[in-house]
Amino acid sequence: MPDSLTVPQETFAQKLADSGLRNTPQREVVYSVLLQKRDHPTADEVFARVKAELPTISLATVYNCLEALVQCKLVRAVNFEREPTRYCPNLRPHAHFHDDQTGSTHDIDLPPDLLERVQAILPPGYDAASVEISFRGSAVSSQN
Amino acid sequence: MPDSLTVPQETFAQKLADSGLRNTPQREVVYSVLLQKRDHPTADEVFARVKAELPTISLATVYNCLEALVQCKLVRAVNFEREPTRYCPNLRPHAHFHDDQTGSTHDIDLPPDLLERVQAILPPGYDAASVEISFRGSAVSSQN
DNA sequence: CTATATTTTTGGAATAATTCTAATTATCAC
DNA sequence: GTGATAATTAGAATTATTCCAAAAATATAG
Repeated sequence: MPDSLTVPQETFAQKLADSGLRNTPQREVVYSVLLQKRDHPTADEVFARVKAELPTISLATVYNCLEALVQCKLVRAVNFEREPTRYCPNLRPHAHFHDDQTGSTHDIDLPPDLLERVQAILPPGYDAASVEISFRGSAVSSQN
Repeated sequence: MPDSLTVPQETFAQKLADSGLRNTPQREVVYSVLLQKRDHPTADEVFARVKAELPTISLATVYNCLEALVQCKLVRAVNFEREPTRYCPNLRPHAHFHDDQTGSTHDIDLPPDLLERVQAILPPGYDAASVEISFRGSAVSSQN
């Protein structure tokens, strides 16, 4: 049972069920790990963190859990060039910034109208299930 | 020597030189293959097509050439979830639409102002070297 | 021109992320 | 509870990409 769910506990199982998926201890722990440290971990990093709580979990299960969470839209999968897939539990509309220097990834909130504007460039007949806006560069910011 | 260069022949070698890279027959043929059929081929597909003209070229060289072309900004590398990198010689500002049904990728031209608007969401201190806007979904369009 | 340095190409081996497989275990519906 | 379905597991397999060391090509300096 994840501690500080963005989504109420009830809804966690529900969201899975809506996609025909079951709730399992492994899926809960994987999700809670994503919520605890929102640094866009890779599957391997998630694996390492989850093992602290479930020492016998396998990497294949971590991949399965992540895929399940992506499928039921509790988590987004993020890809950058030639890098392993990273996972993000932020449900608000946002873009991603990948810092080439540090390898870290930051969420950039999208103004409410911008996503619509971007969607609007699609010609008729194009039906987008998902949109991803991603930047690569370096963040000189004081933020980390 | 590519036939219908978007960029004048002179500039092809020049663009490479600007990045400290040499012009080679292999790089020319790889580039011409990208121009001839703009279907966002993978490195493997490029390899297959280039072999028609240069039967002894190696896959490693194709990767090298593609990387060189990306580096000197004649070509863009495009990534979709869990798929091999695809290559695109379209130099105009555009987004990518990946059709999940067919696996095909389409360029979507960006209105002149939109790229700026998207760039503008970055907080101070964030310096983006590149932006990528990508859609996944299905294209019911009459177009292919 | 020729010698030397640098870059590129090549084929094969190595790596890294992800998926597959088959057996076991857990969970759901009745 | 029983049978059907789904999830987990460990390890093998696959796939894209990178690395490596040697040979070839090209540029540069004299």
